[in-house]
Amino acid sequence: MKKLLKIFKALSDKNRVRILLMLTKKKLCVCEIQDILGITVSTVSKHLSILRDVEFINDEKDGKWVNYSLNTASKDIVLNQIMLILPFYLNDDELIKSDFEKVNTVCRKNLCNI
Amino acid sequence: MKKLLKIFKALSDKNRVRILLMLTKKKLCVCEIQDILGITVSTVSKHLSILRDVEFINDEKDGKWVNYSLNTASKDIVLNQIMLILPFYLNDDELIKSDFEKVNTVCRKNLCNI
DNA sequence: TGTTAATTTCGCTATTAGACGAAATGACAA
DNA sequence: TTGTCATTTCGTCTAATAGCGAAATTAACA
Repeated sequence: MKKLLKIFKALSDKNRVRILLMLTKKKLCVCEIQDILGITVSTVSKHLSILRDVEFINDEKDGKWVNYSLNTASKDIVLNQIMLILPFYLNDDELIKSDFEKVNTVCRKNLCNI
Repeated sequence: MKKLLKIFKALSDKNRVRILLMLTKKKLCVCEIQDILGITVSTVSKHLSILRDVEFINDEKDGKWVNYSLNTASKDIVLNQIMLILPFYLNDDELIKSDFEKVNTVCRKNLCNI
């Protein structure tokens, strides 16, 4: 029950749902997600830790970046069903479509002054 | 998106999940649900209005009582999938099993001094 | 019509959650 | 090793939410 409630709480925030949908397109680092959501890095990091806590996403070190990706190996039935339904449900959402466009053009190299 | 977030918010409270599971067994009035949850009637009523708002449940007048039941006619894919998954997921939860026993023995006639 | 009983709404309090900026951490590069 | 940059953690503020009791509402019935 506790786990289930954590899953639903994780899903009950707009920015966290947006992050999950973005990650269906490709792996992203914190600063890329921040650029798309338009909120501070610390807040993004908090959201990511909540999503990671319920095993919706995985993190993976890549130099000084941390890449986040969907956890596609979960055995949790709720997690899996929801990740099947979400894209279907939000296909036509204007905000999500706009996020998808940004995901395609977001460039870590421009964001971070390398 | 707004609707989806409302659905997940509705599901992110323990007592509301308990109510949904109880209603898989039979229709219940507010005072019966109150007796099982052990919280005040006004709080139960609030939870029910939240569940009704996202169309998880229906209300139906029956004399001076209001019977609440699951809405099995929803076309919302998230709602339907979740109601399929919930019982499966919480089958073995001790609290839910205890609620189920109480649902079987709860008696409106004893609760309300008729 | 007036009373009683079930339910809902209202006002309040305590806790939780999201947001921010600043400070701390960790990893690469000079 | 020292500096830089991405990320995380911490402290604080504000908004939202679950809980309660009391008042309002609604429906049956005397």
